[in-house]
Amino acid sequence: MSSPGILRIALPTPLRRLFDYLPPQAVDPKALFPGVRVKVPFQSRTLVGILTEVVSTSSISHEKLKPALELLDQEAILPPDIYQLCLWAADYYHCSLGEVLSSALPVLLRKGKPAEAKTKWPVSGGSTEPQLKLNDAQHYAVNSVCEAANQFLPFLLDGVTGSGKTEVYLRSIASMLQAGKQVLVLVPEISLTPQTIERFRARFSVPVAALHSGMTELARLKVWLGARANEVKIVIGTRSAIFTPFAELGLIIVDEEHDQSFKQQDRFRYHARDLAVMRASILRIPIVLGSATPSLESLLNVKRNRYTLLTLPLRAGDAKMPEYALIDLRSAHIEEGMSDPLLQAVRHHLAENNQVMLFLNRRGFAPVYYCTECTWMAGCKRCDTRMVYHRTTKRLQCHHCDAQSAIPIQCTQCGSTALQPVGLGTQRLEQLLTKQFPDTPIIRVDRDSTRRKGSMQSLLDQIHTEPKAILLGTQMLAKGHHFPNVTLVGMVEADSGLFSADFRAAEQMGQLLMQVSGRAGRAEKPGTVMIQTRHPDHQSIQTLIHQGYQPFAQMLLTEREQAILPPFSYFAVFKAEAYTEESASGFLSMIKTLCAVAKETITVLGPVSAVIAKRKGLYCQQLLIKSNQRGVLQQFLKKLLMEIEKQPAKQSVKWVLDVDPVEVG
DNA sequence: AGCACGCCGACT
DNA sequence: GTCGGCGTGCTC
Repeated sequence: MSSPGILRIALPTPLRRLFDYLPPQAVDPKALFPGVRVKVPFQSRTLVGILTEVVSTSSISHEKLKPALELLDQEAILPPDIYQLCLWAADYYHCSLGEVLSSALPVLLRKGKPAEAKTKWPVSGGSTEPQLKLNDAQHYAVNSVCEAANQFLPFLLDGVTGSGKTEVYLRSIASMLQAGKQVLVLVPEISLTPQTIERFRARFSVPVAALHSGMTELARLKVWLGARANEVKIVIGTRSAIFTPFAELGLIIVDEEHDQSFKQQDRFRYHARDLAVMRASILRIPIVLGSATPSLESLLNVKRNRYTLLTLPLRAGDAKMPEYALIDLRSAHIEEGMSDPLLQAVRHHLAENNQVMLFLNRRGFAPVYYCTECTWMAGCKRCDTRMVYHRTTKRLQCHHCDAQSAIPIQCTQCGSTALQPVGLGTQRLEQLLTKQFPDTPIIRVDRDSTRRKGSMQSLLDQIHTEPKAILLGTQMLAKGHHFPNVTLVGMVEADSGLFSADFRAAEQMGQLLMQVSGRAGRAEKPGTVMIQTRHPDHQSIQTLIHQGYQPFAQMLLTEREQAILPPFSYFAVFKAEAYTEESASGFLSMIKTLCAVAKETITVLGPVSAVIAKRKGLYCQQLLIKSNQRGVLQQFLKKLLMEIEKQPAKQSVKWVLDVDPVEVG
């Protein structure tokens, strides 16, 4: 059954295997080499795949082989470093190579459009910003990065807000540009603002392009091609920008490296920060991971001498560290979630013509709608969640599916009309503040108030024009924005991170708290941070506010080490959903049984209900697979998946494997 | 994941 | 009588 030139093709399907095809008619066999896109018939549709190999024999009988329809490229669509990165990622995340390669391409190329587009790249400013003098720490950091040119060297740049982290990025980039190199900057989804791009454009007289989900597909394709052609010199993008091809990539920067939005949460569940390190290693170039609140993963890599730590202390004379105050919610008088001391402080800071910022990580009016007679609560019909009371839309909403309903006036259980919204969301806080401060502009920033296109920008404009105002919002407000007039930051509710099922909750709480604190008191105005808590003596909060993030993080690292939790061990989670709890957990139990052969090196926990036990009518269960060695886990999962796929398919169960999950109950 | 095939309820 | 619901089977 030997025949010359069978095409082994990676297709965008979750099936973890390659598919063999005969060459398309009337195509020179010499034009068929690995890396080109090929259009093929796949059951009843046509797909665009990538040729991985030309082989002489196939395990599929010759009659079953279909000829490919069309050759789409004259050269490999992906440069070798990205192809290699994709091979690694498909292996590490146990995702089909076709799906990985496909997600590395702009959507238009996935659809088979030709890889060409004429673009003129305008150069805007260039060296307009005054060149500030660097302090010693910044100097050292810039020099270290520049000296690492053309070698794989990962740096963790640890610097609080106002320590001049961005200036270190800019100088390092300048040096790379000088050497004829290109630079990739990854930022979290939420912080890629027009201001960020403008800052780079103003500084460099080279084409700078953004890459994010808000752009049209054609615009994204143009940037992708521009970078590949070495026309675009700097790309600033979110997660998926890690797959941008470059002709001369010299440096990767991952800003806010601790941010969870770098982890993709569906299909191909990669972590862009981790892929960035791998890409830098493949290309033998330096990489800078920057954060004021580094992830424990990165801090451990520093401890193990895998990353070089560059610390930027606060610059003397610049913004000072804020003053912290804890408000004990158990003893304070509270109205609608706001304690008297916090309200007084708000009043005081407004009187001084400053802005105040209040954080509450819960949108809507109230998280619970409750019957005071029989304790019934409005729940979502399809999810195991409470319906959230929304005052602006006068409806109940489920935040986990698209369900909405009118607000019932009568309890569905006992018929009573004594129904009440209970608990605090941003809308309720806004209502209280409007009552308390009728003459002060109150600007609410959350997903509901920024849903319309451009509404975020108009809210930000308003914040920058009103000298005194109350800014109120969810963590959307904490990330990526600079509000120089804010002198008081209030964390309305800090406790959710202290006692959570997720082992990363404390780390995230600390990162958010520090991020939020960084918003207070910039330049000449000193800042105050007030934290409302029912646990003012909790060690996490105490360490955080008295000693800062570093000791806090070291404390958490010690805890993780003792409990053998990541980053001291490695996790993967099987997530299953089905119409009954039994079929979801049954499927996972089957996997658990298969795991028994490796009980020396692999620990299995579960199956248990996911944090949201039921979503969109499906019961969600998960099974945690844990090992002390990354390689052991990876090899084991590979064998395990082969076993699972041998089992008769259970169509009623949808399942995924998440390697290095960011949310674990 | 899609998408077709296949066998049972409410409609012009 | 059909239109279409989604259960299950397959993709070179």
